[in-house]
Parts: sequence; structure tokens; C-alpha cells
Amino acid sequence: MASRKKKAAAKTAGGEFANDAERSKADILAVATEEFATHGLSGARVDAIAERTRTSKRMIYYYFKGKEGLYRAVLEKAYSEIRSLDSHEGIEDADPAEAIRRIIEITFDYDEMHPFFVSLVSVENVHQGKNIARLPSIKKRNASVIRVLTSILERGAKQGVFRNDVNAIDLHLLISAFCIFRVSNRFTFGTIFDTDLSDAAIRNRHKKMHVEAVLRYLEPRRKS
Amino acid sequence: MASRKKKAAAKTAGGEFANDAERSKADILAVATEEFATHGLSGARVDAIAERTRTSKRMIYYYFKGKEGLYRAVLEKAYSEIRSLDSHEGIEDADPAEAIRRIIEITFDYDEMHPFFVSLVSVENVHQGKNIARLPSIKKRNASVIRVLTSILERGAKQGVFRNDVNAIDLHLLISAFCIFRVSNRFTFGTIFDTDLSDAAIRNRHKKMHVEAVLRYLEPRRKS
Amino acid sequence: MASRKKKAAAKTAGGEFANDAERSKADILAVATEEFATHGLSGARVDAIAERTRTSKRMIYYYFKGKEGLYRAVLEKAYSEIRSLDSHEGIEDADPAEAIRRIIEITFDYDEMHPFFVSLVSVENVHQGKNIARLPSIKKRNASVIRVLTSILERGAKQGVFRNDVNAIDLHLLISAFCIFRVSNRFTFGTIFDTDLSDAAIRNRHKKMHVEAVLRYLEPRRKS
Amino acid sequence: MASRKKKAAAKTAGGEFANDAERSKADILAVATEEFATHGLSGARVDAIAERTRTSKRMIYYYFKGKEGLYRAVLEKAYSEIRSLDSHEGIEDADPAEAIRRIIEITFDYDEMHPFFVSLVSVENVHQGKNIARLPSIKKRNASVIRVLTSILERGAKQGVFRNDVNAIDLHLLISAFCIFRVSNRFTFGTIFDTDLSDAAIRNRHKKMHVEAVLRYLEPRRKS
DNA sequence: CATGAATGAGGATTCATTCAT
DNA sequence: AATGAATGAATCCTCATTCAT
Repeated sequence: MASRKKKAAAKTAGGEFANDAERSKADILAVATEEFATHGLSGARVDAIAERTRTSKRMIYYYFKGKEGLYRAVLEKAYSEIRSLDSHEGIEDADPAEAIRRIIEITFDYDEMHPFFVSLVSVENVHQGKNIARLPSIKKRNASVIRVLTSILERGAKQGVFRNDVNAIDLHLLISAFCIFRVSNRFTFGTIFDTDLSDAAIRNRHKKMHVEAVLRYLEPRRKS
Repeated sequence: MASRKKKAAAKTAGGEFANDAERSKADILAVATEEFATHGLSGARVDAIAERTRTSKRMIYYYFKGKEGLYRAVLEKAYSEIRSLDSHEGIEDADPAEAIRRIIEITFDYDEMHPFFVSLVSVENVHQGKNIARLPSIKKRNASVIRVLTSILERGAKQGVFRNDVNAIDLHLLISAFCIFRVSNRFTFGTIFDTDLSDAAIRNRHKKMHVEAVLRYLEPRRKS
Repeated sequence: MASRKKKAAAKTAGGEFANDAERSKADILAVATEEFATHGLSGARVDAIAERTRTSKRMIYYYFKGKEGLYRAVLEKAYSEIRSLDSHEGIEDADPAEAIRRIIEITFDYDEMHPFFVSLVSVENVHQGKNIARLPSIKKRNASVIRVLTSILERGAKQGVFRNDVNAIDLHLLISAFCIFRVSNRFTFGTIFDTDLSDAAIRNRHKKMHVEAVLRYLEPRRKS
Repeated sequence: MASRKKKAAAKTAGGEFANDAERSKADILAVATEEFATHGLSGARVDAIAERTRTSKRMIYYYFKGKEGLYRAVLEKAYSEIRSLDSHEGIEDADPAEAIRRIIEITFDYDEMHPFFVSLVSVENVHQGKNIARLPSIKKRNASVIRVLTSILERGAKQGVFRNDVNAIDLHLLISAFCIFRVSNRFTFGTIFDTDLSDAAIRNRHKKMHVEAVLRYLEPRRKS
């Protein structure tokens, strides 16, 4: 009668944890995300992660095989949590320019609010993207952005409000680069130029600048 | 003539090394740059660096005190090697739009050709810019970009070819973000979107896109 | 009854070790005591200690954090093993002079039989007692000697067999100094004066001399 | 004409340095004495000694062959500086008890004022006196104390003021032990018993106690 | 006599991982 | 599914000493 407590606490209802195992895994992943994001892959310490977890170090090995496995799981989870644009209904139906504006703002805000995710992407790039290459699930997920952008670009071009020589992937790059860079490089940029990129006024000014630059870029080519 | 002080004689006119101390230091720094760029701060191995060097591991400690000291020296050197825009004479005198175009292209090409520098900046950001904060020399060096941009922006506004509400630091961010991101995140971006950002055709297309986006952004605000 | 907590079960009644952890720690401490006593703090080699142990070098760090931690543990254990005078029952009840004689002899014999402890104290003093200052447990333990001496001195004074102007701490110093010095400085003294302080005859002669000096010192002041 | 300065500064007059070499050696020895006394033999750093010296590290090797050679030189110098009792004229002629009192006080004061010497002796004993054994000069020097004590003891016994069963070396031990211990163990003793042995009042009380204990010990044996 | 650069050998410490229970 | 003890293999770092000039 005493050894029933844990199991009894399992939940299945609202998308919560189906059982304790899932809860433990999620706990470990949350801590590990922060650890890898702030110390890098080699800099993260398995001991440090275990200590801040409700479970033990042994569990990390049990669930994730090892440090690398944990890192990959963290990476996968981070990418999987990006709210797909699909979920922002109505974007595709909106006026093309407005749709692009909303996509930029969603991207900008998401990166701003998920610095650990942004850091993790930096970490993975320092390691030449070797781990992400082993996670096929990630590719699929990102296909949707391209699909949405392609459709908007086509509609805009047809309506004559967008130029017709823009590639969706290039556009995504143009959008992402600024949004991610502002977060990923906030420390060096902030230090060198004595500025605080997390300041709300600056953030809004930058968001507006970025939207304007992208939208102007998409305008049809003008004569002369 | 022949008995100059050692320090003064360390480098000959042509930038070559007259003595072994400077040569060894430079050798170590070159190898360490690559090591830190590709493995991160914790992932880099002092042994690995030493092995690829003409000198021994002991020398690394002799010259740089330790791994962190070496990392900071690498960081400092990487930043100090950025060819200052000052050296590209004529930029400030050129037509404002042309001047900006050239600055973007110089930046784009520089980052493209110095992936280790770009990686190093990522590494430093993963570590919250704590090391760069200890290198005051770096701040000064970057001030010149802002000075140049400010002067061009002012001239463009006066001539009526640029809008007059643009901040030089913001503009630098807009320019840098894309140039650096393309290099720093080439691995994850390339993997996810099945594209090779180092491909020459793609590179040129992106460069053109970026120049266009920035220049259009700088155009004076139009009615409606 | 059978399911006691581990820590509680660590030692059996007879002072033997029920589990390996305690056994390993004790093993390491024993070897380290000798190493620190004969080579000093800096001269002691962690490797050397590990080699003479049933466990590995890694375990030293596991249990004691590092060389300094081990040294402090050694110091603490060494001081904690001094057989408290409390355990020599009957001393306080004995005739004052006899009580003092017994205390001197116990001290003399203890130091004589624990040269590593004596050396350790020397080592700690060379390091300005910085480590012992961090071990509050040690102070308490030594308070009992002073308590016992105080009580004997008072009784002796009341009975008129001792002078009444002697401070217990001073007396303890007078007693200890000789006992410890004979052991701690046996090498230089032995070399310089061509004598072997460990020789039984000499030892007994010295013990007798010391007892006599102290007891005579304690005699009431005589006229003229 | 420029390289003459140093040599010109050599002195021969008042027992000072005959030349620069002697000056350098003395400089090194002074620094090394402190370093070895406060850090022990292994804990002392050749670099640290060199840094605090007017000369360079290379000179230490030039003059003393190495760290061990320097340590031995320090040891030898420390012992050689003990002002021989011979120099305190009149002691041997004085009343025996008074002579002993003066010898105790001279010893007590000397140790009190030379804590580095006392520390060095501790260091040497931690190392089993292996180095002092190689310095024959030291033995001779200390023979004089024994000679003086022997003569005083004999005179005292003949006069009937001293017992006649006391060995000079034993007496020297009895005297030295207290004087040296008070200094060598001042850190641990001070910490454990919350007392400051360098306090002037305490120092005088201890000196008086010690003199009294020794003199009473020397008194002729009394009947019953 | 004097100096800064150089270094082999060794020493302390840390890490991811596994084992016994 | 869970835990604390244990560990081999690196990894960073330091030291006394020597060499070239």
C-alpha cells in the first residue's frame, strides 16, 4: 500500500504526462536544455544536470543512453516546440503583405522568447550540425514554413504586390537571420556597441525596421 | 641599426617574424583559432592544439597562462584582424547608396571568408560574452564602422536619397545579422532546407538580395 | 531492527567497518597521514597515496574533494584520536601531584607513540595553522585537558601542595612543549647532538626529568 | 665605461659584502629563508623566490645549483646565525643559577625573534633531518652550548647549588624544547586554546615560568 | 656574470560512464 | 524503474631545470 503513490500520480488527461517516466524525461530535458544552451555541448556537465533534476544521474543514462543522446533529445525537443505557422490560422488568407508581416513578427517574437532554443542552434552549428543531421524528424517540421511562404509569395506576385523572383527559402533566410542573430549574438553585439538588445523600445524599433526592410524588398521591381 | 631592442625587432617590415617567440605565439594562435571555432571553448583540447603546433603544450601555458587565456588571445586576434572599413578608401566619398552597397559586400565577403571568426563569435555568445567583456581593445576597433555609417547616413539624408530616421547601429545590425547568420548557421540551415549556402550561385543571389533589401529600406519614406 | 539506515550501520559495535565506503575512507586516511607527515602538504603526492591504498586515486577525489580536503580530513582524524584524558578515569581523584605526574606521562607516551601526529602538527604550523582554523571540531576536543588541569591545580592549591598562581593553559604548554618537541625535533636534535632520542634509556631519563621539572615548578613558593 | 657601475659598488669595509656576488647570494638567501619557512621545502617556489629577488632565477642555479642546494644554504645560514653563547661574555663567570637564567632568557628571546629559523627547523624535521645531516658545519657550532652548560653544571654541583645528576644535553633539551615549541607551534596552540602567544604579557609570564621550572629542577635533591 | 625563452616530466583534477544492489 | 558507489581515461596545469645568447 505504500508503493503506489508515484504511479497513482500519472496523468493522461490534458496532454500532460502519461506517467512518471515521461515526467522524469521532461524534467531532465528541461534542465539539460538550459545547461547545453548556456555551456555548450562539451561545457555542459552531466553531474550538473542530474543535480538540478528530480531524478538521478543514472536515469539520464537509462533514458537517453548518454550525454550525446541527451543532447540530441534536447535538440529534437527544442525544434519540435517551434509553433508551426500552421497553427496561426488565417495567415494564408490574409493580404500577402500583411501575411508576411505577421510571419516576421511571429518569428521575431518566438526567437526573442526562446533564447535557449536560439543558443542551442548556435551550439549545434559550432559542432557543424552533425547531430541535427541524425534527426530526420526536424526536416519535416520545417517544411511547412516554406510551404506557407511559397503560397504567399505566389499570391502576392499574382496580385502584382510582390516581385516574382523571390525564392521562399531565401526569404525565410532573410527573415530568420535577423530574428535569430539579434538573440544569438546579443552578448557580443551588446558589449561591443554598448547597447542592450533586450530593451523593449529597441526591440520594437528593430522589429519595425526588419518588417519594413523585408516588405520593401518584396515590392515589385520599379523602373529606372 | 643592428642592435635594436628585441621587441622592436620582433616583426620585420613585411609582417614576418624575426624571432621565434612571436612566431611560436602566432603558430599557437592560428591552430587554437581553428580548434576553438570547431569544438567550442570546453570542447577544444589543449593537447590537440599543442600537437598541431611547432611548439609544445608547455609553451601554451608559458605564453597564454592557460586555456582561457589562450581563448581570449584567440578572440582578441580574431576581432583585431577584421579589416577596418577605414582601409577601404574612397567609401566615404562615394555616392551614399554605392557606399552602403560596398560596405555590405565587404562585410558579406569578409564573413564568408572567415568562418572560424564567425564560429568564434558564436562560441563567445554561448558563453554569454563573458570573455569579450574583458577585452577592452575590441570595443574601440568596432567604433569605426559606426562612424563611417553615421557619416554616410547623414550625407544620404542630406541629399534626399536616404530616409533620415535610421540609426547607424541599427543599420549595422541589419547588415551584420544576415552576413554572419549565413555563415554561423550554415550547418543547421543547410541541413534543414537541403541547401548548400557555400554554393557560389546561391551566395551571390543572397548577397544581391541582402544589398537590395538594405538599400530599399534606406530609401526615403514614400507616401501611401 | 534489521533495516537500519546505512550510515547508522556503517560501523559495527567493535569499531570494525561494515561497508566498503568507510573501509576505503579509513584506508586512504591512514596512508595519507603517513604521506603528509613525512613529506609535508606540498610534498605529499596524491599518486603515492593512491598507490599504497586498496582504492584508486579517483576515490580520493570522490571522498575528499582534493588534496587539501584530504589533508584536512587527516588533520581532523589525527586530532580526534588523541585519547582524551577523560578516558583515564581516576586521574581527577588522585592526589594532585600524582595526577599531574600521570598526565605528563600519558602525554609523553602518546606523543612518543604517535610521531605522525606530531609531524602533522609541525606541518600545519609551517602553514600557519590555516587549515586547523577551519576545523571547529578540534577546539572542543582539547577543552577537556584544560578542564582537568584546572581542577587539579585548584585542588592542589587548596591542599597547599601546589602554588596558586598557575594558569592551566600555561601548565599545559609547559607539559606539551617538551613532549612534542622531543618527537617533532628528534631529527635535528639527534643529528646535532649525536644522540638518539628514541633510545629507551634516554626516553625514560627524559620523562623522569620532565616530570620532576614540572612537579617542582608546581610546588608552593618557598621563602628566600 | 657603462658596465662598471655594479662592480664599483662592492664593499669590503665593515664586514659588508665583498662584492656583488656576495650581495646577490645574501639577497637570494634572505628571500628563500622566508619562502622555505612559510611554505615548506616542497611548497616553496623557485619562481616566487626569484621574483622577489634583485637577481634572476638563473642566478639561483648559478650560485646554489638548484632548489635543494638553496634550501641547504638557507639552513646552514640560519643555524650559523645563532649567536653563540660564547659571545655573551661573563656568563660562565656568573653565579651558576644566574648563568642558567641568562642562558634560558637568551634562548627564549632568540627563538622569539627568529620565527623563520624556528620554522625552518620544523621543515627540516618534517623531512627527517636529511639535509642537516649533510651539513657538518652545523654540528660544531652547537657544541659550544653543551660546553658552556657542562661547565656551569659542574660549577653549580661543586658549589652545592645544583644537583649533580644532570646531563648538559638533557638540560639543553629541556631549555630548548619550551623556547622553540612556543614559537614553532604558536599557530595550532593559539588556535586551539584561543590565545595569542606573541602577546608581550603572556610572553613574559611564560619566560618567567620556564626559568623557574628549570632552575627548580636543577636544585639539589631534597630529603623526603 | 646575466637573462629571457624554452621544456620534459610529473602532478592535481575532472569527466562521462558503469556496476552492484 | 531506480540509486549511490566506483572508476579508467583523459585533461588541464605546474614545477624545477636548462639552453641560447
